[in-house]
Amino acid sequence: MPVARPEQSDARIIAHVDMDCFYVQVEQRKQPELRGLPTAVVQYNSWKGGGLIAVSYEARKYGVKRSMRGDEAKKVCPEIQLVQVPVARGKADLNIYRHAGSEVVSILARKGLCERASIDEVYLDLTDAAETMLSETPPEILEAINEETLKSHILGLNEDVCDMENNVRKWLCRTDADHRDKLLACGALIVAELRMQVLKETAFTCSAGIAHNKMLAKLASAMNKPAQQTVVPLSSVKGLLDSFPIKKMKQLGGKLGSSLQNELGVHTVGELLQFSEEKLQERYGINTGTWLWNIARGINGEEVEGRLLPKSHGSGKSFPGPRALKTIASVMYIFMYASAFTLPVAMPLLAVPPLGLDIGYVPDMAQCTCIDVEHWLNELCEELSERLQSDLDQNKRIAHTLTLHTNAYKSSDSDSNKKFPSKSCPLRYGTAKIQEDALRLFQAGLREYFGSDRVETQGNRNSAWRVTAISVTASKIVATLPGTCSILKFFHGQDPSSSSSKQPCDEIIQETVPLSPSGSESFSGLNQSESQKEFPKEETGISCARPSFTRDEQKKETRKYKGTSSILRFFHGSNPYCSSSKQACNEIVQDTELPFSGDQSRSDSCSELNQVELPKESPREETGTNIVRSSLGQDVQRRETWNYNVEEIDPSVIDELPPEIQEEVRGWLRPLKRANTAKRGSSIAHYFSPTKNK
DNA sequence: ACGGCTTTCACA
DNA sequence: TTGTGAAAG
Repeated sequence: MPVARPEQSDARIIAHVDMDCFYVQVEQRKQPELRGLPTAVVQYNSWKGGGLIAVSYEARKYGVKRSMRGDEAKKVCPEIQLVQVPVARGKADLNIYRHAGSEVVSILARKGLCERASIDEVYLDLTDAAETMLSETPPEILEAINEETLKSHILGLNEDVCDMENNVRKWLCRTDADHRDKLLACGALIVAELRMQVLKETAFTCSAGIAHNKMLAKLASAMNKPAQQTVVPLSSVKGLLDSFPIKKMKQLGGKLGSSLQNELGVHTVGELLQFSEEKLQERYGINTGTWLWNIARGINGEEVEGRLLPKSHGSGKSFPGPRALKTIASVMYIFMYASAFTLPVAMPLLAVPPLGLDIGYVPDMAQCTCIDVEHWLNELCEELSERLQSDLDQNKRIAHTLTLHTNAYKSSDSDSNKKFPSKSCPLRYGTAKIQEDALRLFQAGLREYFGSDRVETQGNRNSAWRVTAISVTASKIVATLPGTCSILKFFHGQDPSSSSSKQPCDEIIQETVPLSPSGSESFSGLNQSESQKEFPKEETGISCARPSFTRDEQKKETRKYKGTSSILRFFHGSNPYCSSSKQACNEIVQDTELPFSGDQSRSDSCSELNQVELPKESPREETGTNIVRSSLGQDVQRRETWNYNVEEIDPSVIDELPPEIQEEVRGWLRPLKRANTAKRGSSIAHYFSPTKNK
């Protein structure tokens, strides 16, 4: 369920950038002869021509839609070019698209705060960039405005006039405009620039929406596709939302939206306005109720998170219908066939092994898993492991949790469809370990189900389980290498990846991320390819946990900042231990991602350390204990977490720090100021007739 | 006997 | 904390 966030400011400049039929573009870049042709990307060509997952705009004209089968698409558009998704290990392999997505992100992240929302979408907070532009080079002093900006759609501006571009130019350059409109104009210029840069460097086109919040930006980016951008001035918001179909709003495309339609008779966002906040809250809960009330008024406080990398990696596959994987019965069959093939055929169907059979190493039925399940589990784990390794190599991030999802049904009762508990455990690196753990998780789930099965169907043991989908996911990913950016640069000289003076870095890393209980392992240098040697592909039992953090937004007032390693040392002199927080990790992510980004963007990221979120720790956690888990699984309690009250930092001290560090510390302080002026119920609300005053 | 495969988020 | 379900692309 969506949740309301207090609005920080209603004068933010937010952009949503959406790649046009992204997978198609990726394939067309690979095969330029496909450019301009009706094209679709399809996976699993074997059954009915495979399923379409992306459709070019040329093909859409023929009525080709995502979710059609290849055969259907051919029917409505015989000349359509169907390109298959690459296959690896017997399953779709989306890596090339992920990589292409990263290319785009690395460009879009150059201006302002950037959040990777999906493989082909990002949000940008361009408030600072727009403010800067407005004060230094406002649109009206520009002698020329680039073509792409002039092609912008400005909602509320009559698009039927003949010289549209001149009209847009006038709108952009109005000197009597509202401050926020001027900022939007700057936003439009910046986004147009970014989009051109994306096209130039990646050959991909994208569309964008520029507005005062995420919801409106997202809405706008979809209004004019492909390769166009749309601006949402404040004055157009009410008119836009009034007739906007409720189901097309993000978050309302599913059951919640249907409920709004069917139970409240609300079909457009405008129709939501008649319901009081209380009414919405009582029906949909406090959070969702307020969220809905806000949405109706064009208010959306969600902030752009500075995050360029995914929070989890998953690898999964489904086995629909007849391809569902067999378990139990067939396992016994196979096993017995191998060990005692003279037995009657009926025997294998028995779940309980007959006496005298040499199946001693199968003490528990749950350990009998179909070789199919085991096979696919292994394939999925292999892919996952590979991606985890890349993430470690390229971004120095470590995942801490492994989760297995299984869908299965029992052929005996068709109602048991799709029920299987998901299971998770600490993640150990190395393909073999992941495979082993995943199998354990599968067995744990199976066993849990067997318990009830035994009760339900005592006599009837031969009901086979059919697995219809399996996926393995790695989550709780945290960045190691706190401070690759400014701090590292400070210690290292100019090049953060140089290994010239690695001594201080070793210290930082060891102090922050104990790689092994013994502490004997360490990075020997920061050279990215070098450091991976410290993680032997199969053997690393990397395990280290960080202090827990709360996601509770309400705790912002605590104003405490858990110190991040090296910086703390500047304040503390000597620092035995300290642990980094979630916030620290996020900013590191911004820095270390994107191998292709050159020095320019790297230093840009560094200067954007003010992207650090506000600290959200609750007081309770201030003296939390950090648990370090050894590879043997014992939990070792260690070290206190260090906290720092940002307000206690004497500003004059900052000036004495090295410039790079100064920048970072100021970054901590800057957002705090803004947060204080946060107000809910923005003036966007003025454009509506509120049913109540807040 | 299907839309596959991901990813994120909120709630219990 | 773990697990579930919704939603999106």
